[in-house]
Order: sequence, then structure tokens, then C-alpha cells
Amino acid sequence: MDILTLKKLIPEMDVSLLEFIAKDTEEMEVPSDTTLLKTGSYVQSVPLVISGLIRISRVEEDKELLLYYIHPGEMCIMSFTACCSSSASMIEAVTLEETRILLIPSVKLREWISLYPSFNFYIFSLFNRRYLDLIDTIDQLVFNRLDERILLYLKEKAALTTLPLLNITHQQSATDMGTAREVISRLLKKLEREEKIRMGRNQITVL
Amino acid sequence: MDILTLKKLIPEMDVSLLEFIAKDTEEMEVPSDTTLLKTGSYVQSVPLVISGLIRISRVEEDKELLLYYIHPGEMCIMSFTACCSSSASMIEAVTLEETRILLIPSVKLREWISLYPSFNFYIFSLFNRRYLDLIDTIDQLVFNRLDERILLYLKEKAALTTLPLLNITHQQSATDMGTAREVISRLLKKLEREEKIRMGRNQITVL
DNA sequence: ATCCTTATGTGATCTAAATCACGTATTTTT
DNA sequence: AAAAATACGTGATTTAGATCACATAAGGAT
Repeated sequence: MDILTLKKLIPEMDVSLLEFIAKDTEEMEVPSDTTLLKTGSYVQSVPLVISGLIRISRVEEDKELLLYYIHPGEMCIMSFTACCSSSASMIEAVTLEETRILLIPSVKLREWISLYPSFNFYIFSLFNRRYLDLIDTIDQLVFNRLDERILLYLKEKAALTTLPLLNITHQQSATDMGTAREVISRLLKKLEREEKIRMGRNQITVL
Repeated sequence: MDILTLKKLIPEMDVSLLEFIAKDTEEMEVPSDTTLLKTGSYVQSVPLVISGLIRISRVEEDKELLLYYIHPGEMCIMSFTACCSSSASMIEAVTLEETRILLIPSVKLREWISLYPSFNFYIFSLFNRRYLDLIDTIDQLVFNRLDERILLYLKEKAALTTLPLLNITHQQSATDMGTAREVISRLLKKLEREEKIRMGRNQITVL
């Protein structure tokens, strides 16, 4: 892995540490829609996303809920703790695009934590980001109705891709929101009538 | 603060670090039902609970939801990040009992992170605990019905106090669960008919 | 063009939970 | 002891969302 790319992705990290990351990790190219981690499985290395996008969700008996995404420059914090405490994964990770990752072996992880304060601050900031994501999810679930949740979900998804046009089916949205397709279809119709979105087959435009 | 108590509370931490914690923090005795932190407020120091219990919740326009508790030996991780990134608090903290805390100044925090790997691991483990609490909350909200949620809530609350007899009103439970008192009253009645709990004025026994 | 798969639309019905609107106990205060 | 505050019970009604049961539409594949 070349250091310049890493430096751009994680500018807050020590250059000497970046050199170790470039040297001591295994690079991997993962195609889109690949399951990287399933609920209950164990990990011995922690993925750091270089490019692409990973979707993290909670699954329980054919019901599911999107928790958050892992962006380039971010490590999977759940793998990190699963790795540190050698506990089973509570979440599911699937690539949404072709994704390049670096795999950090658990030994190196412990080493860098002890040697580089900047690595610790990096992990703290990641933990915090995901923590806030979860609180936000809880907020949505408790304080907002589904139509508002859908709209926010679409807006956030649109923000990921620069274009306001999303290529998703109602079923995909329903899965992300943890609800049924018909419910989403109906509420999307309502949002279209309210001129908040526009719909086509396989696509939604946020207005 | 005496080091022996600290050592018992947080055995995984370096003794030399514990000595600094004992020396460089301000001890405080907070009475029960005291609000330590409100949504939107800023903090310059991080509380570490020595004894007692703190209730952390999310509040939004007269609706509320219990997120988790902070136990003895635990630091408030939200204050930690609010302190590190000098951002406003997203949560509310109230003591549920008379509570002793140590206040860690943000300067010391940064110092210890850089010097003591064991301090970092301590923070990681805390982050992880709270992270799992949040995922559990999300699980409850998405996958379980309110009657199951209430029962689990009561069981967890009972586990906090050793006795299976809880001194809470329906209104308090309702506030913790983010719902209305009547709803709780009805469901508690149902749980009593199912012989899962027993009720009295101001008290609930989990069977 | 026809078939087939995938995506969407929509009525009907059901259910958990929220809300409204009270009544009735039980303590606490005066 | 009377009044007031607090805690709990419960019917009636409403609502969001889930579930069932289809109908229709739009692309791909053959």
C-alpha cells in the first residue's frame, strides 16, 4: 500500500505509523455485495477501508436494521473490539461497492496502541463517530415517525453519492429501515405527493 | 482519594497511573437525583464514578429514553468525547443514588492517554460496553414488543440492586421506556396476570 | 412477441401502542 | 379530619404501522 494515499485518508496519524500500516497489513480487493462479517462469527484482523463503502447492520430472525456505513479512512470498530476481546461479532458487514481494505493483524493493533498516541486518538474518534451514529438511530426510532425517517435516510444516502438520484428499490429501503416493502411504497407515494421526492423504477430523487 | 479503593475498582490499570488519578483529580460527593449534565451543555472535565449510580438518557421535547447506567469504576464516555472534541453533550446524566465521583481534568486525560497504554485499553473497553448497550437498546426497540421490553428493563433494574423488589412508580418506568404511564400500567397488569411480576404501590417484584 | 422475473400499487384487515378522559385509591400536608 | 398531591386503573377512541392478498407494470430473457 502506498503511503501517500494513506496520508491523504488519515492525515491525523503519525507518518512513522502510516509506514508501519503500509508495511504490516494485507491489502484486499473485495467486490460489491460481499459479506465480510456475519453475526456470531469471529475475527482475527481488523479491516481499514481504503476505498469503497461498507454497510453495517443488525440482523435478527429475518428482520434487519441498517446501523451505519464505514467510509474510506475508517476502521471497523466492531471488529476492533471483537478482536481485542476475542468475542463474536454482533453485526453484519456487507460491501456496497467494490471496496479496497487493509487487514490489520491483532498483534500489530496492540503494538500500535502502546506505541502511538495518534493511533489511540484515531480509534477514539472512530468510536465516537459510530457512537453518535447509534444514538442518532435510537433518536430516529423513538422520536420520529417512519415517513420522516425514510426522508432522512434518503437524504443521507444521497449525500453519500453526490448525485441526488438514488438507485434503490423499495425493498432495499425497507430492509435498511427494518420494515416491510408495502409500508415503504405507501409512504414514498405520500412523500411524492408532498413533493419531497420523485420516483421512478429503481430510482428515487430527493428534491 | 485512596489508591486501594481505586485499585479494587479498576484492577486493570497501572498502579503508577492510579497514583496520578488519586493525586490529580478532584473528589466530589453528589446527592441523589442531581443532574450532572444536560443536553447541549459543555464539559471541561470527565467524571469517574467511585460509588453510586448515574442514569444516562436521551431527551427530546418532553419525550425521553433511558440509554444506560454508569457504574462504579466507569468513566462517562460521552463526557470524554465531548471533552476531547469540545462538543456539546447529546445526553443527560442524573444520579440515581448518592454518588462519589472523581473529576479528571481534560489536560490530564490527554497526558495519560499518551503515557499509559492501560488507560487506553480502559477507555476502549468502556466505549465497547456503552456501544453494546446502545446496540442492545436498538435491538429492543426494533425487534421486541413493549411488554418484553418492560420485563427485560425490570430484570436489569433488579440486577442492579440485588433485591428483586424495585421501588419505582409506573411513571418512572414509562419515562425510562420512552412511553406513557397508562401504557405501562396496562402492560404491567398483563405481566402480573401472567405471573411474571407482582405489584404494589411504588414497588414491583420480578418473579 | 411471449414469457418470466422483478418492481411497484393498493385495498382490506389487524394490532400494538398512543391518546383522551376519566375514576379511584393511597399518602402527605395543612 | 379535611384537603391536596401522588399513584394507579380502565374504558373508549385513534393512529401508525404490519400483514395479507392480490393487481399491475416494466424490463430482460428466450
